[in-house]
Amino acid sequence: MPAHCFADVLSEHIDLTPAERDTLGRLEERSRTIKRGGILRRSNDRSGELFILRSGLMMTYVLLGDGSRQILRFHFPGEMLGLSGIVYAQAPESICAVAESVVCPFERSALAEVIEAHPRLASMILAYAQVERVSLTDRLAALGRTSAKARVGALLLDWRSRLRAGDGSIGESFSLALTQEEVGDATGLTAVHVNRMLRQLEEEGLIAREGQRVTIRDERALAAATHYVDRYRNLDLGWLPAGR
Amino acid sequence: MPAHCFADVLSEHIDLTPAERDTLGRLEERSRTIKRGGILRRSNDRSGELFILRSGLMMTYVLLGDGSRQILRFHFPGEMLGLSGIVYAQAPESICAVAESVVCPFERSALAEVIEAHPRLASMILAYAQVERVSLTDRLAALGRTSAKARVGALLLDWRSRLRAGDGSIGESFSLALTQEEVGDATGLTAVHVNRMLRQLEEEGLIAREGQRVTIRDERALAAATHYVDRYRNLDLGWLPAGR
DNA sequence: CGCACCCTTGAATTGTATCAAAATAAGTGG
DNA sequence: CCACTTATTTTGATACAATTCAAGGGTGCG
Repeated sequence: MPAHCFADVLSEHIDLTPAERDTLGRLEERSRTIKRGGILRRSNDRSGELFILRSGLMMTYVLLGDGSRQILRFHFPGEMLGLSGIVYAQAPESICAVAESVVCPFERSALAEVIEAHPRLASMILAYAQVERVSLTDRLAALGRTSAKARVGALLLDWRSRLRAGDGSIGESFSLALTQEEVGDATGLTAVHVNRMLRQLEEEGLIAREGQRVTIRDERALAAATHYVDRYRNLDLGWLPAGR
Repeated sequence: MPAHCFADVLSEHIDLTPAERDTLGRLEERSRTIKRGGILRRSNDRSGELFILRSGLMMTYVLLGDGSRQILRFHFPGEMLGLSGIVYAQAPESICAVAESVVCPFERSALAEVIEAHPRLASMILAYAQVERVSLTDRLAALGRTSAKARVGALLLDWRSRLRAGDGSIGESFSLALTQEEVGDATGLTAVHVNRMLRQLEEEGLIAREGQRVTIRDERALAAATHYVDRYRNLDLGWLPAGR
């Protein structure tokens, strides 16, 4: 019994037709569980498959020659993974599970069929890719032009926004299920420095911490200090073609 | 008389049908010239339009609160600009001309029509967006995890690859039509430090310079030092649906 | 209980930014 | 075409942010 995770995410923005919903459901017919730390795909693996993340938490990253790692993106349930691989025979990025996860693998050809049969879904997929792109460029700007403290703060705000997108009841407090090393690899810092920045944010009263739990104590100030913009809200999809 | 810049770029990878070519040509019916330094679109402007860059050189960037600038991408002729704006009412990024340029503006609705009428073109546009995405993540990794020298070196290699894509006759030597400040804003460095890095690369015999002209003198060593990967080659588009 | 893994803290080092100024090149108007 | 102004490149001295190295203390887990 396939779920409709991806369809559910898209439904938050447009009303899907039954045919569209059905087509998307077919991408989730198979499923696969990956344990915490498990690798779904290594860079340079054959990249024929794509995935829908049904549950858990995953991340995409690259390893550089000297062994250092740059985390490119964290993935939350309902996202499509591995889209960047569609243009290369070998995957440009690695994907692994940050927490135990379930993914639904499907072939590139299935994506082509969706695009062919449903122009509106094709447009939505393109649109979602743009949201991710803008989110990436925000991080690019953060790495290039903002301080360590701002980058860590922005990551916290981003996590809260994205957790909230999946669960509207999440308020100022949430669980940051990442090690400080992972935060460092995402923000371009060392784990040691991440620790100091978290402490500083705490001392300044912008956040509070207890174990994994983080509380945003002064959202206004934190947003100002980090230049954070929530890119998952206020989408403008009025131009989409009609659904079939 | 509309040109077919965008169609020409896509033609390097697949054989377009006459109908596809014609449809793409309609995106280039109007045109507009922008002088060096001219701004095509400011961030937070209404972002209803997209563009095909017919000639010249443009760049996309963001300005941060403190006035610093992060250049997100340089754009060469044949590229589609402003795609990231399709999901937001207000543009997330600014676009300006690095050299005098000609662009062809078109509406989002025209993009929707292309997607609706030609699934293969929709797939190609999505695929191209992925190439750009991977190129962005390469830079994200460079900013997060590589040295100043490596970032500057990678920018040089990237420029050469992209110039060569437009003009196969370009060899080891090319004109880098950027100020050192622009290089700095693209690589997350100060202009002063870019200068020192260029000088160092020169002293080490990896490159030579005279005025704007740069020559790659030891490509092997430069590629190794920068982890550069050319993402514009070896695309795998065998999965595309049939053309209409 | 013992072994990993993670967090925390300190001291020393290094890469890059900042500030300042001279030298060179590129525009611009007369 | 020259004189003037304005950008850009180059160089040096200094300051600082973040890394590196090192070690102690938690915490969960087999």
